[in-house]
Amino acid sequence: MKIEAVANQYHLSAPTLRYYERQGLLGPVQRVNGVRDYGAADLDRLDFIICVKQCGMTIRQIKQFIAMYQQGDATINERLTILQKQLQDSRIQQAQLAQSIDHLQEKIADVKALQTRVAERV
Amino acid sequence: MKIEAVANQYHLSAPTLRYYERQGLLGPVQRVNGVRDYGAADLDRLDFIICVKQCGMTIRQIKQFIAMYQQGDATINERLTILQKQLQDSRIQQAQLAQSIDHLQEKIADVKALQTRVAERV
DNA sequence: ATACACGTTGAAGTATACTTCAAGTCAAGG
DNA sequence: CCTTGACTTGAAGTATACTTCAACGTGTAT
Repeated sequence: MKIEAVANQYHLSAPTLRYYERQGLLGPVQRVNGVRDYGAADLDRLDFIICVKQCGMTIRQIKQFIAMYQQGDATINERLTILQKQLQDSRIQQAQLAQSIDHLQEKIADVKALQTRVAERV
Repeated sequence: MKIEAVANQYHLSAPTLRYYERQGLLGPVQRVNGVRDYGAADLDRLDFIICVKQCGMTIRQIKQFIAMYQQGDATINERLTILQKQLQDSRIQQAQLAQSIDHLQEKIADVKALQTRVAERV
C-alpha cells in the first residue's frame, strides 16, 4: 500500500506519515524503487499509534514506547505499566471532557433563554 | 483576588492568566496599585474559558467569541450557533476518545496475555 | 518521447499555547 | 531603612506537531 492510500485510509496526510517514520514511530517502511510500500505490520503499528495518540500520548512518548517494544520481551512489564498509566490518564481526561460538555450544555441553555427574552423584546 | 490565588484555584499559572488577558480572553482586569484584582465577573469568565477550552476551542476562537459577546445582544444568534457547533464537535471528540480507550484496553489485555506466557516460559 | 501524477529527500517554516527573562514597582516586616 | 516576596511590563524563547518547499526520481498513458 502506497503512502497516499494509507493517508486516506487513516485520515492523515502523507507528510505526517513521513514525519512519523522520521521520528521512529513507524517503519522503517519497505521501499519498492525508493517508494514506500506499507505492509500489514506497518498498518497495525499505525493503528496503535493513532489509538495511543488519541488517548493523549505525545509523539515522544510513543517513540519511547516503540523503542521499548523493539527491545523485546525484556521490556514487557514496563510497557504494560506505561499503557495502564495511559489508560488511567485517558479516563481522567474522559471524565473531565464529560464534565465540560455538561457545563457547555448548561451555558447553551442559558444563552437560549436569553435569546428568547431578547426576541420577545424586539 | 490576586493572580496567584486565582491561578491556584483554577489550576493554571499566573503567566497563563496574563497571557489570556493579553489575548483578550479575560479582562481587562481591574488593578489596585497596578496589581490585578480579579472580581466575580472575571472568575465567571475564566470558568467559561476553561470550559470551552476543554471542549476543544482554541484561544483564537475563544477570543473571537468573547469579542462577539462584548458586542451585546446583536450577536446572540451567532454565538449560540458557535456554542452548539462546539458541543457537537465535543461529542464527536468524546466518542472518539471512548473508542480509543476501548481500543487501548484491548491492547493492554493482549500485552497481559503475552506477559503471562513470557513469565511461564521463564 | 514527453508529459503528468505521484513518489522521494533534507531543510526550513508555521501554528498553537504557553513559559521564561530582564528590569522594575510596591507593601509589609525585621 | 532596606530586604523580601509578590506583583508589573514587553520581549524573547520553548515545546509540540506538523506543513511546506525546492529539487529531483519514476511509472504509466498518449
